[in-house]
Amino acid sequence: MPTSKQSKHGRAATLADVGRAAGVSAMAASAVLNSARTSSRISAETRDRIVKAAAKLHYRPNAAARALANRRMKTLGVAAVIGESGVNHYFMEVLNGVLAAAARHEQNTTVFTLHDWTRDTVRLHGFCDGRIDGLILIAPVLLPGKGLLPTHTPFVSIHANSQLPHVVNVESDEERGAWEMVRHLVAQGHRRIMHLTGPSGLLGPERRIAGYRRALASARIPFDPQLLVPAVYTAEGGRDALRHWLKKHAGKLLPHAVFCANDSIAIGCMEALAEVGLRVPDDISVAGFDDTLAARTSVPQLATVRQPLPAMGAEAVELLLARIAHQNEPGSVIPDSPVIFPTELVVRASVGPRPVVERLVPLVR
Amino acid sequence: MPTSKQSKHGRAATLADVGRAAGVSAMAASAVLNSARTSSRISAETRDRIVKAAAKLHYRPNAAARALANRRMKTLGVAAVIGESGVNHYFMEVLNGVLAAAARHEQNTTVFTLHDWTRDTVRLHGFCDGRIDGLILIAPVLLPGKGLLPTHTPFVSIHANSQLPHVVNVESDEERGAWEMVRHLVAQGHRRIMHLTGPSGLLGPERRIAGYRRALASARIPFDPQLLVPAVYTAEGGRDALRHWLKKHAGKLLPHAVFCANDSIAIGCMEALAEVGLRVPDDISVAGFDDTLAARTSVPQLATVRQPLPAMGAEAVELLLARIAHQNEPGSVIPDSPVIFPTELVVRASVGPRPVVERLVPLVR
DNA sequence: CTGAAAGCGCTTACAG
DNA sequence: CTGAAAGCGCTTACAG
Repeated sequence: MPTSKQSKHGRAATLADVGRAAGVSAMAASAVLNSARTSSRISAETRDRIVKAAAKLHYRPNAAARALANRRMKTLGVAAVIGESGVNHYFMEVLNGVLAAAARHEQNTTVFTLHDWTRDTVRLHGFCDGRIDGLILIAPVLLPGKGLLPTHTPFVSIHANSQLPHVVNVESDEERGAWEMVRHLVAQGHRRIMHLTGPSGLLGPERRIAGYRRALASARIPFDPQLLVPAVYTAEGGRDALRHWLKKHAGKLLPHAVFCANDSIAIGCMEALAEVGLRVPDDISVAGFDDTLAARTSVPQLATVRQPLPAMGAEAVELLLARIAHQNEPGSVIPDSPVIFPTELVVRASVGPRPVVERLVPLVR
Repeated sequence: MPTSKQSKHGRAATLADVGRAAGVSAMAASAVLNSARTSSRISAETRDRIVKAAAKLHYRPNAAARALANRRMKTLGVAAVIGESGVNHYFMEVLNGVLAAAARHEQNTTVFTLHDWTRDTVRLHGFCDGRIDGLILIAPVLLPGKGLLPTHTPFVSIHANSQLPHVVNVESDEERGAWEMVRHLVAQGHRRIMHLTGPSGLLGPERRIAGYRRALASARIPFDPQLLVPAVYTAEGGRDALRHWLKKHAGKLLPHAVFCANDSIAIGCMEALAEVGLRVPDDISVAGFDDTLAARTSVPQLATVRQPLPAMGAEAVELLLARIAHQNEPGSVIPDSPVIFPTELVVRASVGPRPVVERLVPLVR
């Protein structure tokens, strides 16, 4: 009887099946099983029959059918670029917060991965096809332009690298965070402070540079363009940028400290320093930005500027759900000014006092 | 005219709208826009009209409606436990592979997070409601029992901690990986080798213990139960377990090396050693398992046993898609024997030669 | 308190 | 080569 077995197990039970088994309509079954508010309409005895029938048939509501009828998927999308070369700590911390908050609201989360924001912008439209109710953009790099983002779908961004119309952005006070860290470095006696920045032209890196320069200025340390070095936002990026700089400046005075635009860059920076025998923080201090897991597990542990990444992810979920709900109540207005989280200076062992004797950049081939 | 604007922008265009605009039926529009094989039925001229109309109306197929008609969501689910306390490196590496492979097959990925496998087992059923076509279980801890997993939905597991009926498991040769690492430690002269194991009773930890014991046996090193210490699979777990052990064995002989059941435990172990002033690898060698980012970014870098986690995630996607396709061809058989990846010994600085002089466990309060 | 009808937007046979 | 019909499984008004 493989065929009969097939027909028995081949299809999940529907509301109609449950209704039939309980001797009521599919609609009554729907009211009892899937709808919270109308369930009081059904008599207790009927309810009971329906619930028992559903249990016996292992009834599961079909999400697609429900979404089609409701125009609501109970699913949030997250779009982000994740590099091929392994894990992106920043993304994972944010995602953690998103997943937890979505779960609290009984929302599912679908992750869309992009290779490149500018190249894959069209793919964003493909995501907004009814399978998600709204979309969270993580650190988007989108050039302003009309028709960029689909209408019909609410958006929230985290760390947007440009102003996005009709999109609320969740960000942190990066300028102040950078300022506090550089002020801390100055307080440790450092004066020749390098800044390994992120890719130029993006909002985030610019804000960190602004904080860096403000702190230098208030300490009356002249800004030296030689000490502002751009790097890709990864450990490899930090390592390569610093290696290159050290090679180019061999024999010159070593900076007292390096303030890196994120933790990954700082990790790579420490690798490059270790390669040429420089000790952190004895010979040179290093600081990061983000306070990801990498900062806590590196040796020495990395002084950094904490952004509450999981909390920011969670906030994005809250904002997105508010906007989704708002779609159904036209006329009301919903604010779209950015939500700004405070940063926090995290002092750890990778920053020490300025060395008594000036170091030189080692000569290595 | 806010109302008219509302009705104009308030709803996305449907196939019927496109058909109307192009002067054809919705079905013709469907054939041209959404169906690959029947599109040749339409004349080139009609095609063109339809495509243009769709572009003008910004037509996007509705995923829910399509899923309902097709019984296919083009979405894969991933279920995993992710602790509240930040990021789980193991999960993130696997997820990376899953996301990339799913994207290659134009599948979306929905992440379901559980707090606890045994407590949240019922929630798995809730996920299998037509919104995903199949589900990947990451490191599931499920007690055998009938009715555990929903029928109607194909499953693939990665690192399943128990035998799951009708579920293909993707695993690595953990016993051999552990054996190779301990053999390497022995080759470095170590004889008193501690093993910080994962939670007892699970398949993965048991296999690593088996490899550990086999390597000891072949080196004629007697097994010492005192050196087999269970730990939770996190950095905190490793730190706490080792702290406790060191306190209990103060003044006794220090082990020459610690083989940890995963990288996170090893990181925690190194923290606990650093706290009492023991240097890695000068005083004691430490090795991990997995080769996650933590192993590459720790200082000293962590010797470990690489499991190709992203590749394993990708393989799970391939297996799952095969099983989903297979659902529609009853009668054919699909194998469900596990897929076993090789492990690879990764030698790094955290393992050094056995110290010349025996160390004692420091006395600290 | 309960049911019959219509519809969400798509696709898959079936007719022409 | 093209269209009218029926159906996927659910929900939301509308009748009784």
